[in-house]
Amino acid sequence: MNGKPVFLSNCADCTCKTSIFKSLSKEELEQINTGKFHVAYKAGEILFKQGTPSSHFVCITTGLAKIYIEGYGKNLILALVKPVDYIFGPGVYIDNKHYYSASAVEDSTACLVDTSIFKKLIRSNPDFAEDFIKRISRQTLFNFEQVISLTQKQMHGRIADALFYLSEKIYSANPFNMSISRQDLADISGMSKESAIRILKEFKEEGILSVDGNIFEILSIKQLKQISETG
Amino acid sequence: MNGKPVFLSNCADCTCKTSIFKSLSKEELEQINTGKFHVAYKAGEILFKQGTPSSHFVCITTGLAKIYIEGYGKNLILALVKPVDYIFGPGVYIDNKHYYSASAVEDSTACLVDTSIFKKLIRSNPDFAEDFIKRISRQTLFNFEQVISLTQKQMHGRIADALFYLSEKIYSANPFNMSISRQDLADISGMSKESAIRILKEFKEEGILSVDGNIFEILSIKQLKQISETG
DNA sequence: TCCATTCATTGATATATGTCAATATAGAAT
DNA sequence: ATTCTATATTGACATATATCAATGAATGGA
Repeated sequence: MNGKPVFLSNCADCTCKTSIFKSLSKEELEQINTGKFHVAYKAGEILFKQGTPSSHFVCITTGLAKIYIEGYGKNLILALVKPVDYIFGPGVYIDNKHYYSASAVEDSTACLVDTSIFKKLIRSNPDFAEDFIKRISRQTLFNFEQVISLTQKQMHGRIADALFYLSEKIYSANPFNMSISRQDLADISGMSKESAIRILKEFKEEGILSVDGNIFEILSIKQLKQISETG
Repeated sequence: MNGKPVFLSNCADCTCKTSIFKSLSKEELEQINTGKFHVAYKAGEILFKQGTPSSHFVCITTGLAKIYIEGYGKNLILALVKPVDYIFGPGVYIDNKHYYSASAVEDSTACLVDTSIFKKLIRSNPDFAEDFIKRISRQTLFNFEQVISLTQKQMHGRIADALFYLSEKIYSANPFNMSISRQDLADISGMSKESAIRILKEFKEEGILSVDGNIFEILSIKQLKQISETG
C-alpha cells in the first residue's frame, strides 16, 4: 500500500480498514458501515475509561493512542495503537466492561463500531473468526514478551526494549519523533519517570542514543540490542 | 458435579472433559475421541518445551501442571493447570510453536488432542468458537491482573496474591496441601526463592499464615487481603 | 541404615530502584 | 514580553530486593 490511508465514509472503499476486515465481504462491510461512528480526539483526551461498559470496537484511523491499566497508584501502558489498528478488549466477551483505559497521545480520529455487529460476524464468518483469534494470539505473545521484559530485566534492558518498540513497531523510523512523554515511556517500561530519564541520559552519554528535542535516534542498534539481551 | 471426574476412553461419556467441550455435539466429540492420546506423567516431567512444535492440545485429567516461560536466567510461572482444564497456547494460531513450557508438578495424566481437529471445530461450530474466545479472554484478564501484581506490588503483596491464587483457584481449600516448591512459589511471584521464604516467615510470625510441613493455612484472610491491596 | 542429592532456611552484604525535593525548560495563554 | 503551567532534569537519600554463602532438613536410593 502506498500513501497514507484515506478515510471514507463508506467502509467498503475506505483504506483505513484494519487488516482483519479483509476477510469480510462487501455485504458484511456494509453491516459494519451502518453502525459506525467517526470521532476526533485531541491529544490527552480519553477514548474510554477502565471500568466503564464497553459497547464499541475502536479503530484508530489517524494519530496515536495508548491503552493502559490504571493500577496501584500508577499506570502500565499495555500498548500504543496507531493507524490502522483496532482496540477490542477482553472484557467484550466476558462482562462488557473495559479492563483498561485508552487515551489519545496525539490528536487522533477513530471509527467506533458496535461490538454486537462484530460478534455476529465472528459467529457467521469462520475466516473472520480465525483472523480474530490470530490477532488475539499475537497480542498474547506480545504480552508474554512484555511481562518477561518487565519482570526479569533491569531498567536499562526495559528502556532498550521500549525504544525498539517505539522505533520499530510504532513510528517505523529510526530518527523518530517521540510524541509520547517521559512519563509514558516510564509507564511502558514499568519504572518511575526519573529513572527512565536517567537511563536515557546514560544512553546519550554512551553514544547509543541521540536526543534532539523530541527527535530520538538510536545510534547503535547493536549495543542497544546487547543491552536488551543482557537484561 | 459431585465426586471426582472419571476418565473414560470414550470422550462422549468421559467426565474429564473441559467445560468448553459442552458446546460440542456427540459426533464432534467423536472426532476429538478419534485423534486422542492419554498419557501419564511423573512429577517433574516435562509435557512440552518452549520453542518446540505444538501439535496437540493438552487437557489435564489428574494431578497438577505448571506452565512457565523460560526467561532470562529464571522462570515465570504463568499459571498452574489442574483437572479438568486445558492448555492451548497462543502459538497454535501463529506458527505452531510453544511459547512456554509445561511440566507436571504432581503425578499427572493428560489427554492430548491434535490441534487441527480443534481448529476445524472452531471453524465449523460458532458456539464452540465463541466459548473458546471467551476462554482466551478470561486468560487475558488473568494475565492483566498478574502483570499488575508483578510490576506494581512489592513482594509482600505479590506473595499474598500467590497464596490467594493457590488457596482459591488451585487447591480450592483453606488449609491446603502445598504441592509446589518454594522455588515455584517464587516463580509465580517473580522474586528469588530466598525472598519468598522470608516473606512466608514474616507472615507466620505475624500470625497471618500457618505452615505445618506442606500444609498451609491462611489464618487471617482479611489481613492478607489488606496486604494484597496495599501492594 | 547411611549416603547423596535436592530442597528449605537464615544471615550478611551489595545494589537496583523509588521517593522526595529542587531547579530548569518549554509551551500556552494573557 | 510576561506569567503560568506542565513537563523534564538532576541530586541526595532511603529501601526493597537480589546475590552469595553457609547450614539444616528432608527425601530417595543402594
